[in-house]
Amino acid sequence: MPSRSIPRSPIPDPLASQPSPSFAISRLTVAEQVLAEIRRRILHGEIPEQLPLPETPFAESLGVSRVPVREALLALEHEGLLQPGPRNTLRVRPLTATDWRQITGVRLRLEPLAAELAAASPAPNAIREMRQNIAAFDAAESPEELAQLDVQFHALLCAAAQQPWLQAAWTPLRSPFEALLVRSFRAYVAATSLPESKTSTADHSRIVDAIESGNAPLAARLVSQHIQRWEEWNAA
Amino acid sequence: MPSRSIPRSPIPDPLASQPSPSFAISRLTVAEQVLAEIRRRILHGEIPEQLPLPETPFAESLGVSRVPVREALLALEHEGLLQPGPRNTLRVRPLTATDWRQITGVRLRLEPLAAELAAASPAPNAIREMRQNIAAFDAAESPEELAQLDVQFHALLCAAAQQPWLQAAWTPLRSPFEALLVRSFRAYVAATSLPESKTSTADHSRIVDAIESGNAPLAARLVSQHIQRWEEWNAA
DNA sequence: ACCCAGTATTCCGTATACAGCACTCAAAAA
DNA sequence: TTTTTGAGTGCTGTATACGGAATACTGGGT
Repeated sequence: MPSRSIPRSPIPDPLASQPSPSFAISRLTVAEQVLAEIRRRILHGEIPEQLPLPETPFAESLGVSRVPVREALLALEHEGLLQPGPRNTLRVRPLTATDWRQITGVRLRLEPLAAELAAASPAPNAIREMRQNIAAFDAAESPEELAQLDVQFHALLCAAAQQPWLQAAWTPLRSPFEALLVRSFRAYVAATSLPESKTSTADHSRIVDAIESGNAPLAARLVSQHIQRWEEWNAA
Repeated sequence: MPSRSIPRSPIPDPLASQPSPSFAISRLTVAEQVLAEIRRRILHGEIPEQLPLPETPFAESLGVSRVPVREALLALEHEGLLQPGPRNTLRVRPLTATDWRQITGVRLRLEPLAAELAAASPAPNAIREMRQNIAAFDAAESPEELAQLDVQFHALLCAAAQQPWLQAAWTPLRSPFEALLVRSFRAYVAATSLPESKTSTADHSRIVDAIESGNAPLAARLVSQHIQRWEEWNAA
């Protein structure tokens, strides 16, 4: 659900407990909040696959009407996290190792191109945002955070290329990729010590350096290698 | 709006005049019909760019409620045919030569990959459907038909690869590409004689032949050349 | 003439209402 | 026992209703 502008805040929240740091009023649509919540649950694996997701009970359990829920479910279907099931139902899309491989295959075509273009003429704040992302990744601890920031880095890379259609092509891969990445990080964090799960940081830094220096071929090559490295250890 | 299953037909249509060849009942949602109609208007250039598209008058003019219209407009935004405008409005997205170039750039990364994969293991009916498409293209006359069938060919190519995520990445380019292609075909058909505007047919046939024979590198190369050839004359 | 308050209008986001389909299950018919 | 039928239930698709926000309009003041 692409948020257009700022509607009113339709949630009373009589306490409004938080003093709202730096006065950042949320002004989020109910539909947007519902979308974020359901997406979070799916990404975190809290909803079993193949369970029908009827909008009526969902709306009741969330305390809102069916309309925003319907909108959110439709958006999640577009995102690739839900798929139509047998009897006119929506279900969580099962994601397997095959999906991982295919997503990687497409990313290997798109992201090196993004790196090239970004090196040629990066978007205004792209470099800074990517460095901030790397710092946040370094500070993150939970697998969910790590996955979210890792995906965000690659999204920033695509945004840096300043090519709306390249971004449009990459975007459908984003959420499913994040869902798979959450599982990877969980397995990795459980198996190894936390710092080791951050080898991405070095790769990411080198990529940003190459882009900043305008070395397009190097940037593309580094991105390609980075994606392939992940692919390898995920296969193991 | 991804059509899930078959709801009832909510349109009385008391006559049902057509004897419905081979008894193919339509059973399309109101929302789906609205979506198809608005999409057609946009692709045919019947809606001026930058004109706000409020759902309320739209619904009244179409004789349906706002709900299906809202759903359709949201879907069209996802498709890339609409974009958010100044005062919380949706407008037809202006598409320029720059968009054409960028879309081509992404297609050059995705479609050769699709050709490779299709040549390696094509989807069951893919070859037949592509040949049918070529025949239909040969028989088509209007620029709108030609554009629709040309885009469909490339969509079938991506589908033939049997890689959902490759298709997911390609899909966001589809409608904007078709919108641009309609203009191209109109200009081309106006400038030259109709048969000449069908040089694509030969290219398409060779691509299908290469896929059928399992020659992946050739298929990829042909697709790449085909896309670049179009790019060149469109630039002229 | 311009500016500005206050009102009217328009449209969106959300809730609620309603009809129709699809499935469930139990009782009736074979 | 197996099959059929009918009521009952749950969910969807669509329409309508309502409150709030933003814009457009109008009239009085300077």
